[in-house]
Amino acid sequence: MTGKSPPSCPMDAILRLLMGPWTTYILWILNDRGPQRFGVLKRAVPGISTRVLTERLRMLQAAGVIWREQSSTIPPAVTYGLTERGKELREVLDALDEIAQRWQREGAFSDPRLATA
Amino acid sequence: MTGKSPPSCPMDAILRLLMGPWTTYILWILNDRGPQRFGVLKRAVPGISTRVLTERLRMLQAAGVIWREQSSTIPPAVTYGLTERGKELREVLDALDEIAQRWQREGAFSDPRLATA
DNA sequence: GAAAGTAGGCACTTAAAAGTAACTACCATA
DNA sequence: TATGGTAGTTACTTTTAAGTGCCTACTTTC
Repeated sequence: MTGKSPPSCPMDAILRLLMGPWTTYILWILNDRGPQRFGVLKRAVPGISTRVLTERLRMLQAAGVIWREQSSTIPPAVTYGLTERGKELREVLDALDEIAQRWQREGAFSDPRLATA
Repeated sequence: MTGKSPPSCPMDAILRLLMGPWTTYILWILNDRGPQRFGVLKRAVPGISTRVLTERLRMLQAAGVIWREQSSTIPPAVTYGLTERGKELREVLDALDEIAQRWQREGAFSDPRLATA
């Protein structure tokens, strides 16, 4: 389990979905730049591996947060984009980002105990 | 790093803070039941170890999201509660919870690919 | 005829996070 | 005199997730 709280609570499920590294950032990009192809997405998220990117996209797709469209041309082209559900999350993420920026200005994250290990 | 996105972005910092297992659940309880002592909190979060609970509380305190009050009696009594910053998060978490509950009803989390490993 | 480009899958390794258990201090009560 | 209760800390082990590199298929371009 990654987003522990008492299992089988919906909050737990949504946190498990969103909490992995990169996940919200991927959503952020899809929201910001519109639907993107796999390769473009990978280049937009510097440092992520194909393995993790694929895994994240699969989970988001399984939850209906993004769609996946595959053209069977060769070489293949796969495009991902936000569904209605994905757009709902946007508001929450926006609100969180706003708080984060304010807290940053207030120095909330400068305590050494919060260091990146 | 736990909440990856490009480092040094405030969103990354706030995600690193909130994303660990149990973290949002701890905030939830403090919000719901008011300030609580360490032991009570531990019993309210079934399954968490003292080690992790302490670690989470320290991080939240370092970010100014909760306060810590220690009476130097014996045995000691330490109480934790939400600060103003903590209460700000509440709105975001409420919004997220609302979405989570609706998605649950819609079956968003029932895909086998989202299984708890 | 060789190489490149796309969207991954698969196996192996590594590193970070969490679990577990034992130990501290000090007093009050039985 | 032994026991329990509080809020941790520390060391050791295990689990889980992520990193890395290699492999595929098929066509188009050089």
